Amino acid sequence: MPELPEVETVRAGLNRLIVGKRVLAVTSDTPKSFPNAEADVKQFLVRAEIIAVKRRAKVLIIDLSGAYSLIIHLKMTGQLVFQGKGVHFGAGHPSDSLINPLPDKSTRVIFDFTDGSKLFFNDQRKFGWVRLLPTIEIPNLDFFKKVGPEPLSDDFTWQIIKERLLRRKGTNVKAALLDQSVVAGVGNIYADESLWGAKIHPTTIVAKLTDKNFKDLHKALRDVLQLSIDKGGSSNHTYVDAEGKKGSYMTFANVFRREGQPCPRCGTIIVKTRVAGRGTHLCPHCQKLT
DNA sequence: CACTTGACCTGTCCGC
DNA sequence: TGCGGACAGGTCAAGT
Repeated sequence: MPELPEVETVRAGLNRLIVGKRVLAVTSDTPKSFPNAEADVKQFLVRAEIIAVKRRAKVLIIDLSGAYSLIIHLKMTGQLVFQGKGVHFGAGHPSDSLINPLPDKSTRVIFDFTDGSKLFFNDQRKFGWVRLLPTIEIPNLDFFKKVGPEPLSDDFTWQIIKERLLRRKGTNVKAALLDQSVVAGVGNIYADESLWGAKIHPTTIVAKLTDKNFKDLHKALRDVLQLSIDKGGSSNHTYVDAEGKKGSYMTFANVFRREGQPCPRCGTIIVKTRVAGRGTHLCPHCQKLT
């Protein structure tokens, strides 16, 4: 599921909903989704206060009092759903809200707060995880040492996306975009959407891209990520935000999961292929292989 | 070394 | 209706 816009939407929601709360108890399916030893959870997580909720790439970082942090990766089907006062289950928009009561069979971790509210980590496919570690150790994790720049940061220029992509100059541009060490946070949806926006065929070898391609891709990627954040992310079936609500970006998608439909730009029928081992959507007229 | 493929899991959908 | 296989928004380890 979650790529940069979805994780950012969850982050913003949690930052609003759980900062200042104190952890009362934690139950989990340890070690699968939460591999820390029970003793460490008891010592460094129980009784800790939530200080801030941050994001780097597709990873959530929840800083706790006591110089520890929770690191959470939602992978394909992870959810973080808060329930407590001020957030009414299914309220307002029944069709946009989580229908099943929590916990359900996908619930892997439950955080109980001292005010009676709860945070559920659900993950159907069990690829995601929660880890507790000293805040100071986060930058030393292999993932954070090698992860690329944030594409929405002010200093992310077209020259930077060019330089980063050229680290994978022998491969196709879609595989390079999906590589988290090249650029942070891009996944299958926004790779396809941004390549369509920049009129670049996904199998184009990076070394063959022109400066115009890099400029167009830089703009298309930032535009599509920002639009999706504004729409609360993309929801297929498993993604929901911290209040259990779905995002609406898929309504605005131009090619992703729109095979058989006309390209919004030229009317040519969108096709689905396989690139870099992933389902890939493109307009065969707008995105010519050069 | 650079790049590609398989594995991790569960659930759903599609063809026979 | 049942069954097998492909596929699903991500990332590693292992393979070529």
